[in-house]
Amino acid sequence: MPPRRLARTPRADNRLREILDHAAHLFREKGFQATSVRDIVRGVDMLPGSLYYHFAAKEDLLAAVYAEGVLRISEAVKKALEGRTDPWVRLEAACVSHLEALLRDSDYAQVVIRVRPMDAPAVANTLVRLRDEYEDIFVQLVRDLPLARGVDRRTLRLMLMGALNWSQTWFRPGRTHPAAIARRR
Amino acid sequence: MPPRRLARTPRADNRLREILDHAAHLFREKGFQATSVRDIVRGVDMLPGSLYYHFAAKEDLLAAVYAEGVLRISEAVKKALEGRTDPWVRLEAACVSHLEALLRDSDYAQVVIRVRPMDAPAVANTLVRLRDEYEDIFVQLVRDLPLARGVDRRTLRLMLMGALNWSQTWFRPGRTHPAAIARRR
DNA sequence: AAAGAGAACAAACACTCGTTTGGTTTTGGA
DNA sequence: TCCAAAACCAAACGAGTGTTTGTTCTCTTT
Repeated sequence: MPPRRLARTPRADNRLREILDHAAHLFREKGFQATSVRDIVRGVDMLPGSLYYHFAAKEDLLAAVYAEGVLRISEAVKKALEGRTDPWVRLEAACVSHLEALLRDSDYAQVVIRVRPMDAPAVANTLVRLRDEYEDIFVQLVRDLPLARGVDRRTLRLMLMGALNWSQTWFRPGRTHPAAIARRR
Repeated sequence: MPPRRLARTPRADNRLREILDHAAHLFREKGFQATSVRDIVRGVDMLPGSLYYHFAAKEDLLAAVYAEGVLRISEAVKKALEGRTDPWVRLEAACVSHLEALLRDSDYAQVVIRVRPMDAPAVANTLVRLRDEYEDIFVQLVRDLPLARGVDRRTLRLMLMGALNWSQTWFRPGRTHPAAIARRR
């Protein structure tokens, strides 16, 4: 979110996109707090102060990256769901898609999982809302599951997402992953 | 690890224990990077420089907390295993114990799960070694499981620990938890 | 009681952090 | 062509960072 609304269309040579891309890369690699403003602008050949033309604060830059991450991973999962009707097949497709976004495709998506909202107190509420928005997809998937009585669907969902998201801590490229989730439950 | 070996027994009024306790509390609450040396010493009414009598660097303090965390959670889990022989019962007991340490008992144990080794590059190898030492308990528990052919035990273990460890991100006191894991698998 | 080592103080060091301010260049629209 | 707005530069700000150094106090041991 830029400090102010523009009075006319943005210029074609602005480097906002580059900033977002590079920030996303660093945030997912080192985390939010460990990434300095100077780290970010160094990658796009810019001066530290210039970042504040695009964002009022470093935390607002994170919010922008976070929002785009939610957008990307949501679309990927929703696309994987198209045409499928069986509840279990749908859940599995979502998990595979989630994992692929998390481990391969997008720096943006990885930021959503890696960065804790409380790392940026000023925008923490925004980040939580964004994440909830994404997780609602899984809330619905689990709701549609035909389960035995007494199974807590909330806990099931949290455990499942934990199993998936934790992979970020140990995954290194060079192994198969979509297949690994297929045999679960 | 103190900067040097002592020539005789430590004094009874030294505040090393307080430093460790308070550091553990802050590390688990805000993370390693977000906790400053001044934050730590403020809680024990000490001056910043005094910390360097006990530790050569901030990262070494983390290593000490981390080591004690591994010790505590290892002992808790091993104690829960005593007397049990059935592989599935043993695994479940370990999970419950792990969760309790993670969600209730110990700031130290929570640091082990929360702090990423790469947050402290100088001692990253030490931290990884310590964590592996603990996770080896689960490696053995999963090895002893009677599983169908084709099940990747490594992946199973990682997913299971992910499901457990991720709870740290969403858990807030006031719910039942040991019961929640019991019906898994 | 005296000596010596443990433990902390007091005060600074060089550096990095996120951010602000005022000015300059470049571009798109009339 | 001209000018206002977009986009960035240049240079600093104050606060906070981990750490070092020399000194002082106090407990333990003999």
